[in-house]
Amino acid sequence: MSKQGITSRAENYSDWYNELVLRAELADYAPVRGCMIIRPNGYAIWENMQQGLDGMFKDSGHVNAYFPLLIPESFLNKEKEHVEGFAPQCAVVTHGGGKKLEEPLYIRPTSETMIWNTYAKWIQSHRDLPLLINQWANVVRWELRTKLFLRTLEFLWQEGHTAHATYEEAELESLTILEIYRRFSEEWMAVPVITGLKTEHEKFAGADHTYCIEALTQDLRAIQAGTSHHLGQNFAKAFDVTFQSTEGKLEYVYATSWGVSTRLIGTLIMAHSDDKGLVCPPRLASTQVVIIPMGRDEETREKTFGASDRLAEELRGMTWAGEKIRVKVDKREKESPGFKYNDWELKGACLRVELGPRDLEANSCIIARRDTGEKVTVSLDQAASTLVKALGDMQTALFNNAFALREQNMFRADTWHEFEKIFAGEGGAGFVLAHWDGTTETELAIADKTKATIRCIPLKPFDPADNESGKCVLTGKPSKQRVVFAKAY
RNA sequence: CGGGGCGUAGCGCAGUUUGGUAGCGCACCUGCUUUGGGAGCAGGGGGUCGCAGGUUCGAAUCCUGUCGCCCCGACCA
Repeated sequence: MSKQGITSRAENYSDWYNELVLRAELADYAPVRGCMIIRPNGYAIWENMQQGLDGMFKDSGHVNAYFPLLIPESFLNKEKEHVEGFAPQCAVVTHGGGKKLEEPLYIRPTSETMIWNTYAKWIQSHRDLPLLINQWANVVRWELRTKLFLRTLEFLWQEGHTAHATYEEAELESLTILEIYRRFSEEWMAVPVITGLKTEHEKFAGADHTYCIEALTQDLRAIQAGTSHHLGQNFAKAFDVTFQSTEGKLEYVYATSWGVSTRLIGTLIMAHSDDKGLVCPPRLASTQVVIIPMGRDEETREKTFGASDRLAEELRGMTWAGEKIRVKVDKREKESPGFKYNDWELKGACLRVELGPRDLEANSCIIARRDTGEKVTVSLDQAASTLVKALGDMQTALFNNAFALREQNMFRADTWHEFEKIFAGEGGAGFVLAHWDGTTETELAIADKTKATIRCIPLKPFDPADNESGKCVLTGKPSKQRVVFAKAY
């Protein structure tokens, strides 16, 4: 389970990452010129993520829509901080129909500008508010260096864009979404996250403030898994989005935007996977149960195949976590059982059922769990119910293990000596809670000395004492509360 | 844009120092035997050695140029 198996071969964190990615590639993903080919099994995981998130968005009143990929340069130029943040990393279309365009078109790095230009026309009255829209789309950001899953030139994501009558309502919205992201990470991905506020330096370009969820990978680095921004009236003013209030006054709307991307797949892999390949929490796995029938001759195969199909049908008629169970019977005849075991372990099937003539004679089968490798023999009558229970057990176990790893790697540092010592090594070192004087200058100085950055100012203290004031770990100046430091991906 | 490395079969690589018939593993095709943790044996197909010049009787190998990719920084998170 832990990174130990993998690091037994890997000399440093980069090797560890590459080992994991190599296995992911073999199974489902391939890097191509800074972008990513997602094969069907890998895409199924993304679809399951979409389904989970979409359900939560809709439960809280959001709807889906779609806006164009190409953004006129003039749109982008309307918000100063935003254009400064994003323009340098945009791909730009300069020609169309064989001619040079009068105005270049930017491939969206995010859709704020396109959407707010549209919202300006849609919003007239307080009755048009709140406007709660989400978009599933691809975006392009021309990063100088890419890393599969974590920073690809093109990635898939969802971006929500909402408009509200008041600051407080927008604030509530951004926190509602943050809570959805937290729940999704913990309940679906089995990845515990810290919720918090980004520092001024780390916040989104053009936002009033940014909330985030931060996860920990098995090599003890932090990974920003999702962000929710309160945009204040910045975009409303830039795009002239006003509404007439109940008092008849013309006012600017308050806005939020929020998103998670295919980076979640990377987070998932780095949180759970092992030497054998993908370990996927059951709620997101494309194959929850794989049945492997065995038999050396036609007659035996007929029997084991038949029993496998019956078990599969029984499972397909059952539900777990509110969904039909995703089950496959691997009937490939040229592959040996051993090959199939390894193949499905690589692909992240949660549970494996071995069904051969010996089992059939005893009216039983063997169930193996992907995360622990544990095998149990159960009677065929009880197989389905045992499997369903095992899905729940595995989902819980993955979360508990990830949670335990984070607890073991959550430290408090009160002196610069302690702080520096924790981050002295090459790789990740977990989360460190320390006091900070609140200035960007100190934040950058710490990053420069240790490579550790402020991941967030946590919304909830891990310990009541964390909210007590103290002295900045570097400068000794006063600090209101501890913030979370880590080396990040 | 700096610093390092690599381009040889679908994939992963050896061969380059010291020039002399293009190799290995995996994958693929055929046949037989196999199937409870990545099957075995036998036979077979597949390469303008990134590209362009040059040196030489002869270049994957030496020289010059060029293109591309990867890793480490800077950007971004």
